[in-house]
Amino acid sequence: MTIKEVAEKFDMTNDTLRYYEKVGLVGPVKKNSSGIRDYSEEDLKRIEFIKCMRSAGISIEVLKKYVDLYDEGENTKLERQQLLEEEQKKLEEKIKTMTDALEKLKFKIELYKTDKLDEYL
Amino acid sequence: MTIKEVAEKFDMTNDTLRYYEKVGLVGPVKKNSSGIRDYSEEDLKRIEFIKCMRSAGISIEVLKKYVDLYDEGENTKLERQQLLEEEQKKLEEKIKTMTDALEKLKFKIELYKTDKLDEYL
DNA sequence: TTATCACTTAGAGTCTAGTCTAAGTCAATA
DNA sequence: TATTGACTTAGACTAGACTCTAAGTGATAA
Repeated sequence: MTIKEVAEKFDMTNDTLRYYEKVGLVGPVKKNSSGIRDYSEEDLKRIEFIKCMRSAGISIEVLKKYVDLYDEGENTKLERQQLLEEEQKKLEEKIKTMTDALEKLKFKIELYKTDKLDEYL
Repeated sequence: MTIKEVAEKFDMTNDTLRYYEKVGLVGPVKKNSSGIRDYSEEDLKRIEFIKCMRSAGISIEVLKKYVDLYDEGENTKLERQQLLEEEQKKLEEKIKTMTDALEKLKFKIELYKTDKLDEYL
C-alpha cells in the first residue's frame, strides 16, 4: 500500500505518516526498487493503533516508548502492560475532567436558553 | 487578591495569569498605586470559567471570542449561546473519541493480563 | 523526448499555549 | 541604609506535533 493510500485510509497526511516513521513510531516501512514506500499489513495495524491512541491525546513520546518496548521483545511484556495501565488511568481522569466541563457548559447554555443569564461571562 | 494568591487558588502560574490578561481573556485587572495587580471577584469568576473550559481543551481563540462577545453586551447573547453550543458539540465528540480509545486500551490491557497477546504491538 | 506527476530527502517553518529572562520598581526588613 | 523579595514589563524562548519547502528521482503520458 502506498503512502497516499494509507493517508487516505486513515485520514491523515503523507507528512504525518513520514513524521511517525522518522520518530520511530511506525516502520521502517519497506521501500520498492525505486525507493517508494510500500506499507505492510503490520504497518497498517500499528498506524491504526497509534492513530487511535493519538486521538485520545496520548503523546508521541509515550507511544514511542511503548513501540520501543514492543520491539525489544517478550521480556518487556510486564513493563508494557504497566505503561498501558498508567495511560488508562490518565485517560480516565482526562475524560472525567472533560465530562465535568461539559456539564458546566451545558448548565451555562441552559441559562442562555431560559434567559436567566445575570452573571459574569 | 494578588496574582500569587490567584495562582495558588487555581493552581496555575503567575505567567499564565498574565498571559491570559495579555491576550484579553481576563481583565484588564485593576492595579494598586504601586502597579500591583488586585484581582476582583469578577476576575476570579472569569478565571475559574476559563480554567474549566481550557481543561476541556477549548482553545484560547474560542474563549477569547466568547469573552469579546460578552464584553460587547446584551445584543450578542444569541451568538454567544451558539458559540457555546458549538463547543458543546465538539466536546461531546471528543469525549466519545476518547471513550472509544479507552475501550480499546482496556481491551489491550486485558490481552496482556490473560497472556493472550499474540498480535502486533 | 520532454513534460508531468507522485514520490523521495533533509531540514526549516508554523501554531498553540505557555514559560522564561532581563531589567527595573517598590515595600519591608536587617 | 542596604538588601531582600515580590512584583512589574517587553519580549525572547520552548515543547509538542506537525507542516511545508527545496531539490531531486523515476515512471508514465503527450
